[in-house]
Amino acid sequence: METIEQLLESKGIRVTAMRLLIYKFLAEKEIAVTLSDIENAFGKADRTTLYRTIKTFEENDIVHQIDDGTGITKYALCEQGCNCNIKTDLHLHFHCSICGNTVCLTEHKIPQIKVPEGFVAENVNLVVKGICDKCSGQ
Amino acid sequence: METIEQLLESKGIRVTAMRLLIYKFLAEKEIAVTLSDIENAFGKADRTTLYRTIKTFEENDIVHQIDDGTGITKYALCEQGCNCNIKTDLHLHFHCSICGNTVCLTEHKIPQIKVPEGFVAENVNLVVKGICDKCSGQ
DNA sequence: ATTAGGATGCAACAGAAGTGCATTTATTGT
DNA sequence: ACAATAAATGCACTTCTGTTGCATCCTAAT
Ligand SMILES: [Mn+2]
Ligand SMILES: [Mn+2]
Ligand SMILES: [Zn+2]
Ligand SMILES: [Zn+2]
Repeated sequence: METIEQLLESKGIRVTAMRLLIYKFLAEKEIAVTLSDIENAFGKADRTTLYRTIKTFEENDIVHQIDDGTGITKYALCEQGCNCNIKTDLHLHFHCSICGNTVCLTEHKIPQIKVPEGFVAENVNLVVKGICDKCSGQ
Repeated sequence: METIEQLLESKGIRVTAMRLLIYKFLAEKEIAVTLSDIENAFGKADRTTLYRTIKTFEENDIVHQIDDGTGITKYALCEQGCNCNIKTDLHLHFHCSICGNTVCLTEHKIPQIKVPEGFVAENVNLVVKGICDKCSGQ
């Protein structure tokens, strides 16, 4: 089992207290979080630091950004061994209209999408909206 | 052929000069537009009016909102007879990373997406990013 | 220990989205 | 035609997210 320190070092990122805390916060959450969520969890830390930490994580494929249609960017930890590769790592996301939570459905890869002649597909964002398992009473 | 006036009236919306102009503007564009785009096209009109006009159109299935991942909401006219129905009217959108344009691919309906047990799918947002036909040199 | 580069904190800004209220315009009833 | 009513528009202002510049602090390498 790789420690967080080892993960950060393997990506060439310095290990800092703030980064460890934010990583752990993300790891505990089962849902995608906004910058505000992190901000609320770390009241004494500066917004900018949290923002740049997330950006650093994102650039190094530690977290991926999720655009669930709420207009607010969310983030979630990548899976072990994820390289954010389009072919292998792209999965769908589910946004619940009741609780507002957005979750990664990492087991559900995005199907092949056909685009018209002349168009070149490089990336796909697929978000399903509806009612999540917790809110559907099941 | 239904006139714009007839369309608006059939939806129970009052026909105003502003609404006709905005509708025509949307009809001329082949791409999804932002509120700023409309604002720039109608310099003398107030932002709020444009905003509320688009919202009115949206509530009455005259335009649909598009979240292409740029963080800025875009809008496009619905097809003739569109009721924004999930089964029949949901289509995919393409966002070009070169020209920044987003287009409706109304012929490309969204495939059936499987979600885990307990989840209820009500809506799907599918955006393909890449290079559009005009920018791919084809 | 010194030094250089990265990390953090503070301030400020831009843009999008949204709301409240006053005013204008259109519709309806008399 | 006129008054009453309701909707549409315009103006001001606010909130929230995302972003950048710069100063300071910390850490790691030499
Ligand atoms: Mn995910
Ligand atoms: Mn569309
Ligand atoms: Zn839910
Ligand atoms: Zn293009």
